[in-house]
Amino acid sequence: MIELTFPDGNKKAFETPPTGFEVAKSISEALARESVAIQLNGSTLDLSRKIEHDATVRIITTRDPEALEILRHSAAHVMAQAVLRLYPDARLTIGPVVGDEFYYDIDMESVSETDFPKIEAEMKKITAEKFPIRRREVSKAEAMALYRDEPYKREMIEALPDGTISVYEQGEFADLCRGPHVPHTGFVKAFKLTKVSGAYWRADPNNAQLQRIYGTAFFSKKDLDQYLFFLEEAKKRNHRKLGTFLDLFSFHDEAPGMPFFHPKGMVVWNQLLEYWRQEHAAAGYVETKTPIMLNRTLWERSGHWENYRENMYFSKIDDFEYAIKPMNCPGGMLIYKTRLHSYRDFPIRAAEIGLVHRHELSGVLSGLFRVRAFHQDDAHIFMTPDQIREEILGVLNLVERIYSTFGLGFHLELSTRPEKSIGTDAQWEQATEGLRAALTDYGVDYMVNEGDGAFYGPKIDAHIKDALGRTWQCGTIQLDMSLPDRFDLTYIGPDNEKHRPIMIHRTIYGSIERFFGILIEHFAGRFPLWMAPVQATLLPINDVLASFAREQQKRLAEKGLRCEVDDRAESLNKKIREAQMNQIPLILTLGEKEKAAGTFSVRTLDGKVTRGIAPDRFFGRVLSHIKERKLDSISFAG
RNA sequence: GCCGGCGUAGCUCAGCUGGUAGAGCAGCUGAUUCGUAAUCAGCAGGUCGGCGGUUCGAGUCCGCCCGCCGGCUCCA
Repeated sequence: MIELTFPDGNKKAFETPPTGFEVAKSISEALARESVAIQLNGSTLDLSRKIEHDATVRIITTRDPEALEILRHSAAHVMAQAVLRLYPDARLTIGPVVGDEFYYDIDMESVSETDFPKIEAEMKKITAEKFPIRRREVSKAEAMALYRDEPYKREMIEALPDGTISVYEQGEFADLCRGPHVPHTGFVKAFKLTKVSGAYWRADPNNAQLQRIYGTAFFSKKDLDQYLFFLEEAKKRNHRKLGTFLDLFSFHDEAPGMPFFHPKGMVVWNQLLEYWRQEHAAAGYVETKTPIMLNRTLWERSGHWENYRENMYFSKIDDFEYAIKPMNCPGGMLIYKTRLHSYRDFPIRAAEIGLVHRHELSGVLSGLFRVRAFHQDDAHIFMTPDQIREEILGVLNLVERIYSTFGLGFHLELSTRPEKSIGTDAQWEQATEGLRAALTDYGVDYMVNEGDGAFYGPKIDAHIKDALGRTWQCGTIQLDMSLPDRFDLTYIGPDNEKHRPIMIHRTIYGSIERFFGILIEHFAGRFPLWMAPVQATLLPINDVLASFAREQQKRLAEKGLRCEVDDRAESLNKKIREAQMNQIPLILTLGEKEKAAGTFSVRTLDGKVTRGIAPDRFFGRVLSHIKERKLDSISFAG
């Protein structure tokens, strides 16, 4: 007798050990049809597994989020099977699920996207066959025999303890795999191969270069189409395309990875910084500025020469070697040391919008997201050890405050001591606990990346999610237990003795360039009124009204609005269309009525038109919307 | 850096198996003077990313270089 407990607390008894499928079927036929796997005391297993003991079970159906991962893993097997049919010499390695997609790394001749239809067609055949996917547990020796000609699989099997090895079979195909999988290949019906790239075996460039074929799969065609549609929409938001279309910035071969900002881009840039300065002044920060080129000796002292040289740019002048700064901190150290500090001065919050250059590998450059020259909204906070908790909390609150102004969500990650690190256990303990305590005070869940901290201290990173679903590290708070020592920073404590200050580096935007890029995609180019490069465009209905339009432009400009007059000899409809496409938040048409009554007729980007707005009302709404940095589309109704 | 793809007018793109470039939009000129998402006509615009090679002839084929894009971390 086997007794199973369901999530709702109900129990059910079975005479003989049932399979997951039989359990589902005992509840309803419909459930059985939708079932994908079974969760048994917390671990996910194939539906075909026999349940031998009393347990808590949960049937995983196509509607459960974890079902997609199982499906995609099975899809990876289907793809591998198809590839082996088409390329018998291919050797399989690993095929995991990552996010919304799966991939399989295969040692084979290089393939391109033009080969996808062929592979997809073969996959279709396999899914149409509805091969049962069968799990078989094998001994290590059996597995090695089975994979006689598969060097990668053998390497993997070597690393596995005997008695834990399983193989999944579908038709003529068998793959070493932990599982679980969907019951048969027919579940994999809505799939698509998405991209292909090179990847190294075990991520080691000394190993063979493999073909990594990516794909995605869903339980229904509808879900797949929706996902593909999302990808298309995300593509339209691509900041590189929008940046060109909206005339915000450009890139040139003469300076790869180093953006050129155009006048309209600079408006957005300056708004970002103006807001940033306002918040930082209010939070008790002072601002500094240090040179971008500093003598080699400084970098030797800071440790960058030793640890970061391969990412730095250099120059030799008058027989002296200089480095272009990849970080702002060493310069900040010099400012700190220009005078003696008292504990009474602490915390010192010294910010710097610093331009740094880092020689990133050519292959990783990506629009504004990954550049070689960028501005950090850096700050160095100097304090006593007992101020750590409160200062970190202060930064976290500032992070939230600033991100929320843009309507951006984020999550936090704590990174702890890596293997290669400096400092004592006690120092790391104190520093990491300080960060933990601040995170606890802040009161949100956070991820912990054990061993992922910098060699000089633990850190908290803030990650923003962009329009493509990628997350980007923007804000970072790093405790530095190295530089204060290297630069022999001191302060005079209440005991009249010299002490070593605690120092943190922190950013909120991270890289202004990257943050700008994220915002372009986040807003799909439609910036909130306060950031918009052009806030209003004035469209006179005919040439006679052109001079009136210019008078009105002056009036708006006096109120601080960024506005243009479009008095080209084009139709009104065309000008409106262009203004809409250029995401200009206030489209003002000027006709005889406006001239006579002195009112405004406004079209906003949602396409709504409000006529006859009195000037007081117009300016009142617009100016407060800007001042409050509102995110929503401005409205003149009501 | 490595693998794959791509690079034609300011932008988006066409140009079959080699026969010395084409469209739409944008721009300029002229006409039109218009009430909420493209008025009409004309004109002008290109070292086909760069260098070299094959060929009678290269945007097209080959090699090298540059740049851009997608990947190169999450272990059957």
